[in-house]
Amino acid sequence: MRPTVHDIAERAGVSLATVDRVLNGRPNVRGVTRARVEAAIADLGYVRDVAAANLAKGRVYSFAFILPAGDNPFMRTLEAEVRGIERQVSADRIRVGISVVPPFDAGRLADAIDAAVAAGVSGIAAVAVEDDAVVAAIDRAKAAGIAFVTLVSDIAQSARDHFAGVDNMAAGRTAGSLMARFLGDRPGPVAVLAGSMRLRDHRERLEGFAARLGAGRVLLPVLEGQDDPARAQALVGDILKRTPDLAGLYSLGAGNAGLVRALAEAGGEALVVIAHELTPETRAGLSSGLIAAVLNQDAGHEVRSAVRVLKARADGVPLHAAQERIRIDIFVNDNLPPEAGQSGADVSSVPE
Amino acid sequence: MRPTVHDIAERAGVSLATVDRVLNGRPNVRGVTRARVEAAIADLGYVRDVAAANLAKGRVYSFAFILPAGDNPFMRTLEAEVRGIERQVSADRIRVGISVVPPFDAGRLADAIDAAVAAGVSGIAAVAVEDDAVVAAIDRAKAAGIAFVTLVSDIAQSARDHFAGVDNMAAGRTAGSLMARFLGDRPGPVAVLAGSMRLRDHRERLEGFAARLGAGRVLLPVLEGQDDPARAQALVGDILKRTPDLAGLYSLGAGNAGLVRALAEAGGEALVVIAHELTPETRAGLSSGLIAAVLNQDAGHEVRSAVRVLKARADGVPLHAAQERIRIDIFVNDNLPPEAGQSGADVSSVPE
DNA sequence: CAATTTTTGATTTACGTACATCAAAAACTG
DNA sequence: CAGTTTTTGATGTACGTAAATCAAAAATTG
Repeated sequence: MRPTVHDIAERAGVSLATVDRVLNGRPNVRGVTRARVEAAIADLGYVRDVAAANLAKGRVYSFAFILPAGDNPFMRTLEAEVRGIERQVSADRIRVGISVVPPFDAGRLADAIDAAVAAGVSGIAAVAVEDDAVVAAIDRAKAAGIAFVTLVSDIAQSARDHFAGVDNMAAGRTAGSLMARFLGDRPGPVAVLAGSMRLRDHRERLEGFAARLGAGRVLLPVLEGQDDPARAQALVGDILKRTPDLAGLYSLGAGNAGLVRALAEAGGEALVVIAHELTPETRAGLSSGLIAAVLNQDAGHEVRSAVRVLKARADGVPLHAAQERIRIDIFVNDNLPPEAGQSGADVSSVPE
Repeated sequence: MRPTVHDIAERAGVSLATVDRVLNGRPNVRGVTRARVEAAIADLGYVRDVAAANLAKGRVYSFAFILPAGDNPFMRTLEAEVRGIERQVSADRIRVGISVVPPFDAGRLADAIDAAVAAGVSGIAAVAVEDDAVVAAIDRAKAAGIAFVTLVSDIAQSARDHFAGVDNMAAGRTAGSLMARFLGDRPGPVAVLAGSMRLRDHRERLEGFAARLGAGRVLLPVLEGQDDPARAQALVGDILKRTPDLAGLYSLGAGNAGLVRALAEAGGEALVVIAHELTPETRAGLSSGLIAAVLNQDAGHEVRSAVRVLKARADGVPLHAAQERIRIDIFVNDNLPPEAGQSGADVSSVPE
């Protein structure tokens, strides 16, 4: 069926050894011969059998995922997805390691990247923090021939191969136009709860949101909750008290456990709330009607996409860009995916 | 690293040949011996190296996709995705064939299934038509040990292994609650444009929609456009003329090219329109503001999921149910994925 | 217990590729 | 043209599994 190295050798009129030299870029092949072999490869449409090659090489892909510590539920979901994917891809000779570093600590992140490089991994995926030290570490990794994917949060000016995450400006715009549609003609100002305006993701979401909210709508000064549930609860409780005619609230960061508690206490019915990331807390908010919509980036997709891209880079194989695009999911109470069971419980085994 | 058949043989104190007999269910192994080998397998946590096994077997998976003909854009997208996935999985020794049968023709569909079985494929994915002949054909395929996945449209009472598609009742509910939120207090009745009430998918979507629309809202009698753009255009144009106070319109089937034309002609601003499936037509409707939201099932996900499930079944390997769930996507003008280029143009090649 | 059947072991080949070794041939030196 | 270097061929082993063969050992039968 598919052509093999033997077919190439025959077609090019050379030995197997020479084909091997050409295929694997080994020295001591004349230009003419190399051209003949390459022509045969092109003619026959040969593609290397990666499975057989890996078997022969005894190759084991080793990928490092570097994630921030802390109680941000989304990050913990991400970590769970990374752990979950490990068994799934072990069949493909892929090993996935995780290192957890303090959040927003560029120095420690850069160190973790360097450590992974030193450990000899063939690919790294990391939740990036915008910082020169991190950019330098990424560039060092790339210079060492290691594939690099930024996860969730990007640094476009670095040498990373790929970004596995969403367009946060578009996410903000989506939230803004949904908010505008949900509010309709209803009067009243809109509040925004963010983690910190020093985070690029949060700034971008806010910018997109404001652009789509509509000129006639008053946008209150941004509340910064540091992604901390307790602070978020205090801030939201306070603004609800002080702004009786508040029409909408956009929570573009984390700490939504506090948001939901504050909403439940206030018992405001008419308030339109839009939040980010589908977590147990926001899911509960959707179910109880306290939250109108949740924008989400699928952590599982991001992790799987990162692994696919890292593997493709390591194999030197092209990848389907379209499949690797991470979508901005909109969830309302009626299109919620079923709650994920405990890891391992969601495997259906085969009867026969 | 990972244990091999040699390790099992050593651990169980038997020869390689006996391990092979146990692993592949060959005869002539005493119960005691078989138990010893199985204990060793369990102890060591051995899992067969599928890549190596397939290499040795020279196995080629052959899957058949059976799709309806016609100009339904979603089905054509589905076909394009199937063709697109072919190269992608050829590296995994998977070959994917497509047969196109007349739409809604149960007899021809059943014949196509039987033909695929006769051709010796190891798995079949088909857009099912609810019919006893089809159920019987699926059951024959399963009896022949062939994996079967229903695609987009399910027949739950058949012996199929899996359904790769969305929960249409939930999709209808989602459309209903979005419609209710978008309309707010605005008065006026809501119309529904369906393909045919004989289709289960369409009935389910309507049922879910009506359930979430709210008691105070008048739902006009369903318009049946037979998924035909010309008919849809006529029906929508007519109802817009006859119902000046129409507040909302839910298009739950195909033929949306006609819907968009009728909307553009009428130029109604306030009308809230929700449609299904992201096609060039509905995308244009979103961009121009004629359509407020589009519910979508990702054809690419469905095809890839079907292939994964078929392969897992053929390998006798468990699969991650959570990953195979097809989501109900909500698209508004701001979270539209970039338009897919021509097939083949969306591959980014690797520099090195 | 001899004859027969079943079970087990030992060994080999194959899949498609990677990689190493050694000899032979060809191409360059001076 | 002898000597040197480069290029090429021939061959073997390995990866982890499948599958086949034949002999040896064990169990079962009458």
